[in-house]
Amino acid sequence: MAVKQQYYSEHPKFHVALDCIIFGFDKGELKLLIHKRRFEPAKGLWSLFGGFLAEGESLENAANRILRELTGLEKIYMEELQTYGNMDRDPAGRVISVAYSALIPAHKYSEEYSRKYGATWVSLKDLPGLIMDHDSMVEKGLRRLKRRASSQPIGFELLPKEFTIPQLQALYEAIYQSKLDKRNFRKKILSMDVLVKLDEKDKSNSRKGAFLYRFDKRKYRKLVDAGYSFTI
Amino acid sequence: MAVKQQYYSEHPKFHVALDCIIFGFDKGELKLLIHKRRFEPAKGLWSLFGGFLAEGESLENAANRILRELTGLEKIYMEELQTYGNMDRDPAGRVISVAYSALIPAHKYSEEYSRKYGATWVSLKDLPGLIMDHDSMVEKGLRRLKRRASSQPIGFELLPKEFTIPQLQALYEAIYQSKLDKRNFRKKILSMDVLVKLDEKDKSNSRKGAFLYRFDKRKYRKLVDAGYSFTI
DNA sequence: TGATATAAGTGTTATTATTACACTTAAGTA
DNA sequence: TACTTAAGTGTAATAATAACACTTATATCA
Repeated sequence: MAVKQQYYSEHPKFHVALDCIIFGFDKGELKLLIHKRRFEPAKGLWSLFGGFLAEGESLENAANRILRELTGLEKIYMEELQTYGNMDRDPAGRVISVAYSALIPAHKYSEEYSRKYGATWVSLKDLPGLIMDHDSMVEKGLRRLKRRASSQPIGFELLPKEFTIPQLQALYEAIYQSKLDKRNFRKKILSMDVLVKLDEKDKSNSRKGAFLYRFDKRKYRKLVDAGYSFTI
Repeated sequence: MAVKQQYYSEHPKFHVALDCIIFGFDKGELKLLIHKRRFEPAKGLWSLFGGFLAEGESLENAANRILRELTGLEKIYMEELQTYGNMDRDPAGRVISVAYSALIPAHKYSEEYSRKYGATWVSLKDLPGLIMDHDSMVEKGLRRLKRRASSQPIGFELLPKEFTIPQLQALYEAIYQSKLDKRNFRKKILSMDVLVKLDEKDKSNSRKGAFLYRFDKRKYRKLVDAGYSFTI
């Protein structure tokens, strides 16, 4: 700290905040986890999960702490999206905010937690307006998600360990926001050879039932290491 | 400011810095513009162009100001890459640094400026070690550049207004770091129908000379707006 | 218990995109 | 005028994508 004073003390300092964009997938829909802001300004309005960077913590740690404090979610892999630093983005003063985002299986976030923390899944189709520049954060996060989904097998980690092909297809359709041909989808996804078919069926969606599959991480790793790039 | 005090004053503030990663393309090679750092700590060591965010300026503006002050470059479109906030990234104290990057035509940066500002183009192949985490910033910037190049016609804006197809191909080869078939390259690039052939030839690279082309921005915009996505 | 409704599952063909590959041409220099 | 060098050109084989409709399994209801 003494050294810091020596070199940099003439420069101004700023509040640094973190905002967490949590996308989830549930019942064939892409959703966003939001809550009503707990502090002024804009208290009570819909907001992403945000808070301030503290002394002695890295940006990643801060984002994870804030998410945990506000939602109870732990061990979520979030990725930095963008840093927002416009002068007027926060009416209460200059705040530089680093936005992080993650896509999680919505089934991981229980009703119980939702009640306890007041965090709510809202379908992207009927998203309310969010405070400050949170809308544009979400928009940017969604753009990246779509781009990602079309080149990485992003979906596998978002479903329960065992899932059906129609479920996986619904996930991709939700991300792309368009319909896919089920024969072509099945062909493509199976040709990657990273799914293991099980003997059981899931009958929650049809009388006939759909066979359950499991994602083979070892094979997946091998493919990726060999430079294979996925495209749906 | 009064309002700011009211709500946020209990939170700590941080130094916020900007670092500029400037890639350039010249003589068939990808290069990086760097200089020897002018202030402590690490004064005199190779570094990206960095400086501190000032009161009353946005991140973008600050990045542009810093680039201008240290290199003389103006009106460069830089894009935010990532924000670095590890505790120990700067030995002189806690600094949150937002990295911006750009790819520019190296011919835009004259010898004269280079002498005046002490900024030097260095081929990526023989890059010296850079201070702090600047190496990983460059690495990340390069990864993004490669990804970009394969899906957007990024190259057009990096060459002089008039350029030849072999020059354009050399640029893509430099970014991908691999050879491309000239017949296939030409076919693909011309099939996009965004280049206008001129009557003159450029004879700087061969006796025969290669026809000059110009990038048709109007057609390009139309294509992009119609949802076309480029792939080389 | 047989009819019905519903989602799962299955192949083939046409079209398009990608890759591989070798000779000719233009023009300056010796 | 022969030589050298990079620019320029076409085709065929292969692979990837897109379009398309019927059958199957099984729970539910008459």
